[in-house]
Amino acid sequence: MITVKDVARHAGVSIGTVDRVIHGRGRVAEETEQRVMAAIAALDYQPNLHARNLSQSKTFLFDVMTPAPEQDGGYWRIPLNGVHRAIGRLTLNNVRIRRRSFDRHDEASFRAALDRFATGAEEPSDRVDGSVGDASDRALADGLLVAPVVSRESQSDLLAAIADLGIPAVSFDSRFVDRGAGEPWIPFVGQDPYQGGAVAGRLSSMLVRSPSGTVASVTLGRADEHLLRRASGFHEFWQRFPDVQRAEIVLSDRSEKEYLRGVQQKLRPLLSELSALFVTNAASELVVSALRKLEVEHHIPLVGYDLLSRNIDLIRSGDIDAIISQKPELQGYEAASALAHHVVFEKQLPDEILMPIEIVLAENVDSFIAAEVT
Amino acid sequence: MITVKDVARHAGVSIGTVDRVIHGRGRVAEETEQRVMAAIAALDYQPNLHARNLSQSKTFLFDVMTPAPEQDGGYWRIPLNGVHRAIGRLTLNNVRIRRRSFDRHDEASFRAALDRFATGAEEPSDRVDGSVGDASDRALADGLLVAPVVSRESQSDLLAAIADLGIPAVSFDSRFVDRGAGEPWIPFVGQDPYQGGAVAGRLSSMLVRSPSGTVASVTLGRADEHLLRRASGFHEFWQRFPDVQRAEIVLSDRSEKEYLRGVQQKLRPLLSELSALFVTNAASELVVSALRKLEVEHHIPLVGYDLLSRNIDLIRSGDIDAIISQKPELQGYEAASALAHHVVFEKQLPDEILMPIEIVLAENVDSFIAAEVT
DNA sequence: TTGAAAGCGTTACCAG
DNA sequence: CTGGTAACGCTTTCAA
Repeated sequence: MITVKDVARHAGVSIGTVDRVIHGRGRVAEETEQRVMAAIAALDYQPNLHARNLSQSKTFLFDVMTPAPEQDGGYWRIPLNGVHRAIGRLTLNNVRIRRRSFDRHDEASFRAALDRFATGAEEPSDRVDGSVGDASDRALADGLLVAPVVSRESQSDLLAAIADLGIPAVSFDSRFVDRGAGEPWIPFVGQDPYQGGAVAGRLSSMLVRSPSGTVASVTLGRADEHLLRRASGFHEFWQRFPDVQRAEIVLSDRSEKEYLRGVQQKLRPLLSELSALFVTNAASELVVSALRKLEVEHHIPLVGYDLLSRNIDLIRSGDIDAIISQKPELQGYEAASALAHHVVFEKQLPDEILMPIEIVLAENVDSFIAAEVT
Repeated sequence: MITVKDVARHAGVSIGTVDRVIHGRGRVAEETEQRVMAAIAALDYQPNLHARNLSQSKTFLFDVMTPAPEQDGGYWRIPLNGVHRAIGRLTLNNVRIRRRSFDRHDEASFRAALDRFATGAEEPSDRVDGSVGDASDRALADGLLVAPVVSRESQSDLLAAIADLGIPAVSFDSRFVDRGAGEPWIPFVGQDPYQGGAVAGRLSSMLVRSPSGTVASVTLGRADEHLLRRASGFHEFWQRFPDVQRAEIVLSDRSEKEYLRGVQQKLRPLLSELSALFVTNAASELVVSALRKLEVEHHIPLVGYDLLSRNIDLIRSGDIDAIISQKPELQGYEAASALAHHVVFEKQLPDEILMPIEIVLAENVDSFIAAEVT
């Protein structure tokens, strides 16, 4: 292994000078710099990043900003697991994770979380035991992982804060809405929603005996860009079948019971014709319940999204035929891995990391659950 | 961050003593040991593994033993990429990878590779430039990654060598054949082949209009345990349909041309009845060619295995309907990651790491290719 | 049985 | 502008 010492000897200078050349800090004579650079190239010197880290003895703090882990059926716990697994794998015990939760259905709660991020305040929920909290609890983060599932305006404010504080960030789950230049560039880790919808279309077409009747997409809950893109991927797929009617059902801002009633209402007139359903988010269960209430006697092919435990049950029981997973655990893992490499090792951030679009059937569902636990 | 120094101070001893307690080497007074252990527990001390590594300034050598990268359509390059990606991610610049290739169709070549592994000899192919090779080229490996796709007897010899030399090993792609106690336990990274076959069954059933006629599995090339298990998963799936006939086609040890002719011969009598095909390995292309030669006018649903470039083309063109991927890149990544954690950081090896059974259709094939490059 | 000191590869600081 | 030295957290060696 080649070290700074080797480089220094080879260039006939001290290691201090080599360090200065490597980091471009401090003044170095033109001619000396050339010699050092030549030595680095000749020996193919690769710095030992762990030694570098050690000598700086800095500890890093990453904020992870998502809806509360309980929301969306416990969905947000999953990427967080991935984050911890990534840091554990890298054996970075100088990185601390600080979770910053907000209520997905309440923009004010997001603004509050944003404010805590921007001021370095500690999270209220983390202090349940009434203890006092040391200095590190009131510190700006060295990096941010965020699922920006909020309004366009809130996104703007977050971007402004990120740019203002100069904190490196990675987004996951859904993208920041596209906007003009001037905004900071934030890498994205996640899935192409349109393509996910297309896969749902294809799967439903495989599940249908003969292409006819009506196919419908169902979106229950906040209909963000992401979910609407999934729906359009689905509908565009089916456009190629001229004999097939398409219906798009979207319901927002209701209680569980109201959703259930609403879906029944929307589905009833379609029932005689309905040949396939695509639920664009994790709400398949509500649709299955609605179909039961409507006493549909034949099975209607159903493709859902997200591998949550209640969906796993439904696919095992045969109520759902296929699920598309966006690999939330891997999203957290990759996002944290990228951010850590950037912040701790000064590597470049990638532009985006796309998750594969995973298809889950009753026959391979176990293989995914095993993998998720790793 | 808690360090040995903190522990030493808390226990009122020197850091040397703390180290002795941690590693159980050297004699320490009973009472002192208690105090140190108490301090470790009280402070929740976590050793800095990178500092440990640095102080030991040891460099590790991993042998990666697979069929030659060119074999099986370039398949073996893929896990090797994963291996390098894992080491890169962990930023372990004190780990060197040494590839040891053998010819999959020639047991003697495997024995030669095994011999090089056991003696620490360098690989002949690595010395094409005629240079001499330094001491490190003749060194026993500190760890082994191996795809044991060889006969039961060769596997036994490898296991004996591993046990004899006491070198930690991880297998991937396919398992060592089960055997009695006494053999060393080698973790496995890969996929459950039986379940993969079941998924192929399910997919083909979705692609068939009405379950009738004959479904066939096709295995071309060395029919190891692994491939036969895939075939049985497929056939067991179809058993539940009493009206469907099942056929199993297996051809080994021929040239490409002979395979092509052989498949035609086997398929011709089935053609009128044939409703679906499952190719258990990457050889789908040969089957597609055979179907073309046989001038089948209607499309026969075809499920294949392994996401190699020629299969990617076939799924894009619609000649193959679905591919099951065993995630070879991830296998290499996970196997190397596990081995590195064990050898470098002295973590326990997991019993097995199972890959998810991935389903690839024309609509999501791009999402997998993007992921593979990461 | 214990402590002190050197060294791993790097950075930071201070003198010259 | 440059070199020397201490320090990071840990292991190893040598004295005591």
